[in-house]
Amino acid sequence: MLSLRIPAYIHIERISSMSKELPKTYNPAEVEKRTYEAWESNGCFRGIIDPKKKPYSISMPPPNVTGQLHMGHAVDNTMQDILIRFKRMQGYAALWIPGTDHAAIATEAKIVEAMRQEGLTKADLGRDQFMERAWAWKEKFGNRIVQQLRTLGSSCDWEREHFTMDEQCSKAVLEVFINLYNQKLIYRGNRMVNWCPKCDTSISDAEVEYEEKNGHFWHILYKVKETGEFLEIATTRPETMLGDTAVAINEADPRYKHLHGCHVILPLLNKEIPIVCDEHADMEKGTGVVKITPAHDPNDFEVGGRHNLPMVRCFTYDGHMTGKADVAEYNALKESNRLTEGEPEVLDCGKYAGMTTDEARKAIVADLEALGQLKEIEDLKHDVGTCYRCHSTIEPMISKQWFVRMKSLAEPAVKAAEDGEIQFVPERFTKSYLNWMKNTRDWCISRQLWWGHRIPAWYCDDCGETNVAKTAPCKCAKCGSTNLTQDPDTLDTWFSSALWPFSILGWPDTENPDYKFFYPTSTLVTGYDIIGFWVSRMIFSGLAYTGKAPFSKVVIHGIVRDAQGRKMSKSLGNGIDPLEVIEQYGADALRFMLVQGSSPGNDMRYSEEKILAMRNFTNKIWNASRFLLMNMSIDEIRLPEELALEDKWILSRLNSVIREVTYNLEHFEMGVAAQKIYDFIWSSFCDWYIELAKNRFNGDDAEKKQNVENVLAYVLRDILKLLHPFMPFITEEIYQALPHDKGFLMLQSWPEVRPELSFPEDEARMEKIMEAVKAVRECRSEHKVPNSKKSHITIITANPEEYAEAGDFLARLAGASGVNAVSAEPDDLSGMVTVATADAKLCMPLKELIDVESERARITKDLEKAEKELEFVKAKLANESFISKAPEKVVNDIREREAKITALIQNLRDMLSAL
RNA sequence: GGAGGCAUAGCUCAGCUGGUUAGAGCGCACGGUUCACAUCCGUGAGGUCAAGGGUUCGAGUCCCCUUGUCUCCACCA
Repeated sequence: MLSLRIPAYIHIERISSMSKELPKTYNPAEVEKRTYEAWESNGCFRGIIDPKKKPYSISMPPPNVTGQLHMGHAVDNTMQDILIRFKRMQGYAALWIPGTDHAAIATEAKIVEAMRQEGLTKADLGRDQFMERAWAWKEKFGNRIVQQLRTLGSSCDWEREHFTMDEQCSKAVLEVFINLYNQKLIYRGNRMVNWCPKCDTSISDAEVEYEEKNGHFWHILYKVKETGEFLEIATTRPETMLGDTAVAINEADPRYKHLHGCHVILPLLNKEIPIVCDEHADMEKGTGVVKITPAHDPNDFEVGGRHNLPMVRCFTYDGHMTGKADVAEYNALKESNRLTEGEPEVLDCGKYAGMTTDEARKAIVADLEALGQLKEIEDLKHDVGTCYRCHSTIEPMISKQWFVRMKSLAEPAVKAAEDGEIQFVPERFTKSYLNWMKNTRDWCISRQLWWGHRIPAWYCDDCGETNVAKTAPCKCAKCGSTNLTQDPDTLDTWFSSALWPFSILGWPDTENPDYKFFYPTSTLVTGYDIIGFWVSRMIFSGLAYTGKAPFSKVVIHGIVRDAQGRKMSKSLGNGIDPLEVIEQYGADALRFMLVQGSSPGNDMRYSEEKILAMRNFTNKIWNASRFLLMNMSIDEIRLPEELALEDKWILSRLNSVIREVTYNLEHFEMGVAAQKIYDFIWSSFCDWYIELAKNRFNGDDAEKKQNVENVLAYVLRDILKLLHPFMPFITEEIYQALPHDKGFLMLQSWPEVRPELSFPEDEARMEKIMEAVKAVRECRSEHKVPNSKKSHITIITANPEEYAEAGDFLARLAGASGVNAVSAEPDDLSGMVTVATADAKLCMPLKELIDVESERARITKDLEKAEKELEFVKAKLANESFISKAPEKVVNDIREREAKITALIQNLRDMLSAL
C-alpha cells in the first residue's frame, strides 16, 4: 500500500464534501470512514512527547483478542475518547494507548471448540502445534476488534498498540514473577482452589460466580460406633461423603455432649472416622452435625487443618471419581519421594470409580437408600459456585498451584485509596474497592492452560528442586542435574493485565522515554464489574513494582442494559450490536446517546427511541450548518466591531456554555456537559439566534450581512469545538467546510471564556424581548390565530427604548406587521387584545379573533399563579433570618423577583379589566 | 449476614459543591409545509421529587428512619 506522507492540507482540502448540493439529511457512514482515515493517515492520534506540555495519558482496558465489539466496549471507549480529545484540545500532550488481552480461558476454550469440530483434542496436537494454532487464531481475530474500535472514532495511538502476550508485555510479566518469587511473595503449594472440570483448570476466587440452582438436601444417617445410635447429617453433595474424614459437632451442643471422643462408621465404605468438636458446626443449622471432607470443601479444609485430619481426595480433576489408577499414580509419587507437603491421599472409590460426579451422586444416594441410611430428601434452592466462563459447577479441590501472597501487597493499595492518591469517580466505588482489597486472600495465579505466559519454573527430575529463572536454566541450582522439566502451567490472564498501564509504556525499562514522560497514567475508565478483577490488581501491582499508583483517577461507568432494563446477554439474545447501530445511525449518534442523560457509575438503557433522538440531533446540526454555509460568503472569521443585541446575547450565552462545559468535563460529568451543549445548539443557537439572524443574513444590507455571517460562523465554530469530543465525525466534517485555519478540528484548541464577550445587561434586555415574543405566540396559538393573519403590536412599557429591536423580532417570530413601543397607555383599547410580561404589555387589534371567556380564564389562571408566587416571595422577604443569613445575591434576586411579579400582576389585572 | 445503587411528568432518565417558578427526550393535545431541517417549527396539558422525621433562613439535593426495587461481596453441612 502506498504510504506517501502527503502534506496535511492536501488531505484536508478533500476531507469535507459539504456543499450546496448535499442531501437534506446527514449520511454518517460515508463521512465517518473517510474522516477516520484522514485523521489516522495524518498522524492525528499520535501521542507526542513534548516537555513543554503537560502529559495526559490513558491506557485502554484491553478488549479480549477474540472478542466482538459490544455495548460495554462502546461506552468504555466513548468515554475515554471524550476525555482524550478534550485534553488534547486543551493543549495536553495526550496519549491513549490501545491494545488487546490474550484472555487465556476464553480464547483457549474457543480454540479447543474449533478443534473439536475437526475431531482434534489438545492432546492430539501437542503443546507446540496447539500454540501455533492459537497464534494464528489471534492474528485472525485480533485485528477484528481493533478495526471495530476504529468505527467508534477512538482516537488512540495505534502505532503504540500492544498485546498482553507481545514481547514487551511478556518481559514485564517475567520480571514481576521472578521478583515476587525472590521476595517470597509468590509461592507454590497445595491449597484449596476452585476447580472448573470443564475448562480443566483452577480459577481464582474472583472468577467464581454464584448462581441460584434447585438442589436437594440429602439427610444421611451415620452410625456411631460406640453407642450404636444414628446421627443425621444433611448434605447438598452426597458424593463427597467418600472423602469424609470426620464429622463435626459443636462442643457446646447439649444434644451431643455424650459423643465427644466417639467415632462414626462412614456408610458404604464402612470406615471409622472420628467425631470432632469444632466451631464450624453450627448448632442452629440442621441437626448441628456436619460431615467433614477436607479435600473437597473450603471450610472443611480449615476444620481438617485445625484437627489434623487426613485429607482424602475422591474426585479426579476432570470431574470423575478416583479409582485404582489414580491411587497408583499417588503411590508412585510417594515412593519416589516427590509428594509435596499438603498433598491429599487418593481414594479408590471402588464401584464408583470412573463415574462422573453426577453419576456417582445418583448411585451413592440409591445405595444409601437401599441400606436404609437415607432419611429424607429435601428440596432446596441454593447458590452454587460456577465458572464465570463456562458456567459449569465449580468443584473445590486441593491442588498444587502458584499463589501470590497478598497481605503485604494489599496494604499500600488500601492506603493509596484511603489517602486519596487514587480517587474513584463517583467516590462511592472507593468503598467496594477497599472492601475487595481488604478481604482479598492469596491469589491463585496458575492455570492449567496452554494459551498464556508460561510459568518460568523448572523442576529438577532428580532432586525435586524448583528453579525459577527468566530463561531455561541448563542445570539444577541445587544438585546440578540437567534433567529439568518446565512447569506446564500458565499464568492467570489478569496477571499480565495487572501490569498493563506500565508494561505498555516500556516498564521494566524505566529509562524508556514513554515511561518517563507518560507514567503514571492520568485516568482509568472502566466498568464497575471489573474493579476486583482488574482495577485493584493494577493498583497494587503499580505500587509494588513502579512505586507509583498507575493512575490517579478511576472513572467508573455502569453497564448498558436493554430497553427493558435487562442485562444484555448471549443466552437472552437481547444484545444490541453497536456496529449495526453505527452503520445505521452513525457513531456520533451512538456516542452521544451513551453519555447524554446518563450519570456517572449508573447503568443505562439502550433504546431505539434514544438513538433516534440523537440521530435527529446530528441532522439538526447538519441542516443548520448547511443553511449557514449555503448563504455564507466570508472566507475568514472575524467578529465585527458593531455587535447587534442578539449577537451580544448569543456570544454571552456561548461564554457561559464554554465555562460550564469545561468545568463539567474536568469533573468527568460528561452527561451534564452533553446536555448543555445539546440545549445550547438546538434551543439557543438554532431556534433563537439563527431565526433572529435571518433578518440580516437574508437581507440586502451587505455590511450587516457580513457582520452576522461572522457572528454565526464564530459561534458555530466554537459549538463544533465543544461538541467535537462527543461527536467527532460530524463536527470535523462541518468544520472543514467553514472558513478555518488549515488543520483538523480535532487538533484545534479548546474554546476559552472571553470576558470581553460577556454582556449581562444586553442578555437581560434580550430576554425581555424574548418574553414578549413568547407571550404573543402563546396568545395567538391559544386562540388559533392563523399564521397568515399578521397584526400590528403596540408595546407599552416604562422603557420603550429597550424594545428598539423588538419590531424585527416580533415580525419574524410572532406575526407582527408593525410594532411601536410607547410609555403611555393608548386611550383607545377597544378591539385590542393584550398580553403581558413582567416588563411590558403588548396590544394587538385581534379582539374579534379571540374568545373573550377563554381569554379571561387564561389570564385568571396566570394571575392566580403569580399571586401565589408573590405570597411566597413576600413571606421570604418578611423573614428576618433569611435577610440576615442568606447571601446578599440570593436576597437581591428575591427582591428583584418580587418587583417583577408585582409588575406582572398589575399588568394581568389591567388586562382583565380591559377585556 | 455485610455494603451500595435506584425510587423525580404517562414512559426513559438528567438535576454538579443546598439558593428564583424542578428540566430533557419520547409520548399526548392543538396549530403550522414562511425557500436549513416534518429526522422540523410554535403552543399547551402533565410532577405534594416513594412515606415519615431531622438539620437549615432555605432541602429533589445533607442526616436519620420506613417501604419497594436492583446490584455487589460473604455464607449456605
